[in-house]
Amino acid sequence: MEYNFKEIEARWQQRWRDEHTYRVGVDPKRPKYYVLDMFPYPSGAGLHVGHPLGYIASDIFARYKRLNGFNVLHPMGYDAFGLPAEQYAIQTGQHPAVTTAKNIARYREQLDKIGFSFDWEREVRTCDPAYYKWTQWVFLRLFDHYYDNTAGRALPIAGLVARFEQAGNAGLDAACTAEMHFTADEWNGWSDAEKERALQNYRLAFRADTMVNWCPKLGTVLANDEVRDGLSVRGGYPVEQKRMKQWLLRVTAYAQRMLDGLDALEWSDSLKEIQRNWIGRSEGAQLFFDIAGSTDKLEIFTTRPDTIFGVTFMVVAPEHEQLAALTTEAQRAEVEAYVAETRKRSERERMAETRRVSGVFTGSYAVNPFTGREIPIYASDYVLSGYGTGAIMAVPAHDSRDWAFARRFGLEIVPVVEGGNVEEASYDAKEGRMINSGFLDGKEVREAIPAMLGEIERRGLGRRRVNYRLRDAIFSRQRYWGEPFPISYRGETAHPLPDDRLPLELPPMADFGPTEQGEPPLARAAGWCTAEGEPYELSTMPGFAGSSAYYLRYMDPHNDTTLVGREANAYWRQVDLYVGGIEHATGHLMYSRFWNMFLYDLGLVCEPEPFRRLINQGMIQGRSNFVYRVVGTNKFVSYGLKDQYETQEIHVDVNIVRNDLLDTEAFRRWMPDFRDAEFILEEGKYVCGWAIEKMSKSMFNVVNPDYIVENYGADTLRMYEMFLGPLEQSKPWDTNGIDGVHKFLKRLWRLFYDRDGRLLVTDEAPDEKELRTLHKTIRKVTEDIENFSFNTSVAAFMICLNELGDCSKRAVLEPLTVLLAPFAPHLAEELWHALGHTTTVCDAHYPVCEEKYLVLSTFEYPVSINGKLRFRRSYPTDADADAIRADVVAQPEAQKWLEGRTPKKVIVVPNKIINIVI
RNA sequence: GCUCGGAUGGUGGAAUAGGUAGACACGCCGGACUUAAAAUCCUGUGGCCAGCAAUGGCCGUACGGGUUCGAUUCCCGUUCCGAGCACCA
Repeated sequence: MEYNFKEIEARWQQRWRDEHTYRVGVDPKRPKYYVLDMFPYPSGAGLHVGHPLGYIASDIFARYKRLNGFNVLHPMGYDAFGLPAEQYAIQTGQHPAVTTAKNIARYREQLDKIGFSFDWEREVRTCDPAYYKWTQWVFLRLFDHYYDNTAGRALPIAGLVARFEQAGNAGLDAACTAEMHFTADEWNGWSDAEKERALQNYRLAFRADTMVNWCPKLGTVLANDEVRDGLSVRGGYPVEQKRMKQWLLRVTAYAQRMLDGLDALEWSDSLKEIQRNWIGRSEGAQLFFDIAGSTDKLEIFTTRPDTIFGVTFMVVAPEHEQLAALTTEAQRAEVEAYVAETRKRSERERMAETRRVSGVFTGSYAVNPFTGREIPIYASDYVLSGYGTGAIMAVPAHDSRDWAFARRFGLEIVPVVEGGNVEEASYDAKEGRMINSGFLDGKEVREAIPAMLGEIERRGLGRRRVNYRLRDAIFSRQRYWGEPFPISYRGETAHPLPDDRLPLELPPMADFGPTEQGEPPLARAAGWCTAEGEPYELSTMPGFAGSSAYYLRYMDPHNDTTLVGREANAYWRQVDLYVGGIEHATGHLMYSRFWNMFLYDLGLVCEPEPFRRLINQGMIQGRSNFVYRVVGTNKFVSYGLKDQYETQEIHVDVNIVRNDLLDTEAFRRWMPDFRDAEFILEEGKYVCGWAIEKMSKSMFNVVNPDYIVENYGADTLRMYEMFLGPLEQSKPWDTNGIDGVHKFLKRLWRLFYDRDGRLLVTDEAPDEKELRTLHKTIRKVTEDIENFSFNTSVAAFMICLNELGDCSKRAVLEPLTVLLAPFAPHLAEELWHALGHTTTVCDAHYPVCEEKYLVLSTFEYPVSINGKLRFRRSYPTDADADAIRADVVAQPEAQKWLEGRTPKKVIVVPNKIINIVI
């Protein structure tokens, strides 16, 4: 009887479903372990062979943990709201709810075939009102809180209102959009609308008029992580800067905590580094420069206060608030022309022309507080309005951008740090001795910085300050397919919906494009207002809203009184292992940490960080195959002979190629054009060329997991995906090697059954060699699972079978079956029952590696003498090193070689090598 | 430009508290079974040289140096590839 994977896999998948094998619940008697995959976005294309890579790895780990006695939470769901679904819907004319449901069904069908141990009863969908009720609920909490820097946590807005009524905002240190100063009297005299405007300055979810990334083609604004190189990540459309009133989340309030929190996480260093860069903390000084002939001051931020003596001009961003005031009448026309020109240029153009130096003199002068000299103030687009204060002090001698600007406009360059030659280039390094710098002269840069900071504060010119590159997250999208905001308006003033009105459901609409006036789609929805007639917010929430707290909802998915119940949260706490792509480093993984920290501040969750350990699986690329058509004919020449002809390279469907050999009949059937194709073969075969490319339909290199499951089975797919290479490395899919793991499973099967289906398993006692092999394998596989080195654990299984030969002894096969269960669950389940068990292999006990079988009675030491002579002898492993040394030297072969000389040293490395040196 | 990874046979990849480089698998060569094919099994497989052969010698982990009895592993420099950040003051 052959290994019939089709029948076995279908049967066990059915049993697991019927018996709820993977259902989990809170069980205080057992330790918990939470294994989570980044839930998929169900796109119309379905899964290709790359998608399940991470799911397989996490499933192996989840099953491994379960075998070791853990109560494992391993859920799955769908990130179903968002732009692509809506774009797809617009293209195909179908409602996104319809296409999304269809795509989910298809995903589920594909996932089910691979044999995952998900508890599907905990499935969540972000577009389900019962789910997004809690997304809206968290938004309302954000709206209702501010971040108090003194307390170091989020606090209720109500407390802030009470404080304002008593004392205004004096002495308040809170995260805010802009500095404000008002007294209790002022506050108490304000109208509700005015009060609300002030509160918006502090709320963690707030509305503000800011520069945003506007994508005209998508008709919506985008967050910074959704834009790359001036183009939208989704679709690749141009993005421009535009001032608009938008909802934002005050992520920046948590910048320092998000930075500090990274240290304790078991994430890869590269991922932590990406987040650190994204947060972009820099320490420096906030400084005020006097403006000549004015009482106004110009505020700047610098990380190089040591170089102030070298400041020879100032630069403000074209969007800077004070620019108009700084501009003199004589310069006004020129400045306005420059600002207008800058505004026309897109972000992308500005980036493409980084080398182009442009700017304009404002006509005003600032005063260098240390040299007392008047220095010109320029406007230039190399200064960004969004970072720091949008104005800089320019030190051309020690900053390459300032240097280029000074050269272009003929400004003075004064070196203040020794090193380099300012005639040729700026000297940017933060080391060297200070010169031309008054009281700093002779100090090293690292001493000069704190000395100058002290002096600045003493003289009241400014103070120490930390700046972050991180921006507040723009939270509204002018789109239909997202969570509606639980917000209505009285005039301009936003009002939160009471909790008992949640969820505010997305109205069903037939036409969900933007209106002709450019308003969001919800403007078309009839009756999109409260019972009192207050209009609802027209924007919807972005894709990351629904994914920011989904891991909490899985803990308690059916709770309709709270996001996550206290008991469930106290038990499951946080995700112990999170597996997903690194592309979410600055998006989802930042937002989730922010939401979780906020919910932690409110006492709603018990862990400050959502994901304790995180593994980034690599991307699976495509491996394309090519055929070579002789130009102008319908003849195709094999790869080895193509240079003899003038050929045209054509992508061919990888599914009709095996081991780079083309199935010529299938090729003729593949496309009508090739029906009469002729082939020029080498040795009777048609060899295809190949290349590594992105997996995509247009390259005909998409391999569907269903196809692999159909032909080799899910267990082979699972093991082969792991065998392909290190999990975290990107690598191309290549079906060529799959026979190797398939053969392994078939060989294992044949240890259990003979040709006629008779069980071969005996109760004979295993010999020492077999036990050694078994225990070596247990140890290796276990170590490798713990280290996420699944490719070598699959290899360990193969080595095990090679060493066992045709051993069909129960005492060996039974533990091996359990060991294999995480990798090949269907086959393991089948074999487990063949051995007479009636309960699922998932509840078996993980085999224990008994070290006594690993300690060999003798051990072979390779011996080298000065790297020349080599021979082998056996020694007891526990013999002490001196005895081994003496023994080695006493050997006739060594003696002959030594010729009476005394060895300088004899090196013994336990279990490894002996080396005699003369 | 800055930061971080990486480079090992025909291919994917093993092996780093420095210790027999190339595990395991694919592919390929040869063989068994078969009318044949598939499937399965056995054998060989880094390169060069010598030998009928068992076997032996030399070279070999991108390149050039260094430390060491010994380096794929550690250090310095170079080249190439990948990723992240980028007028961030």
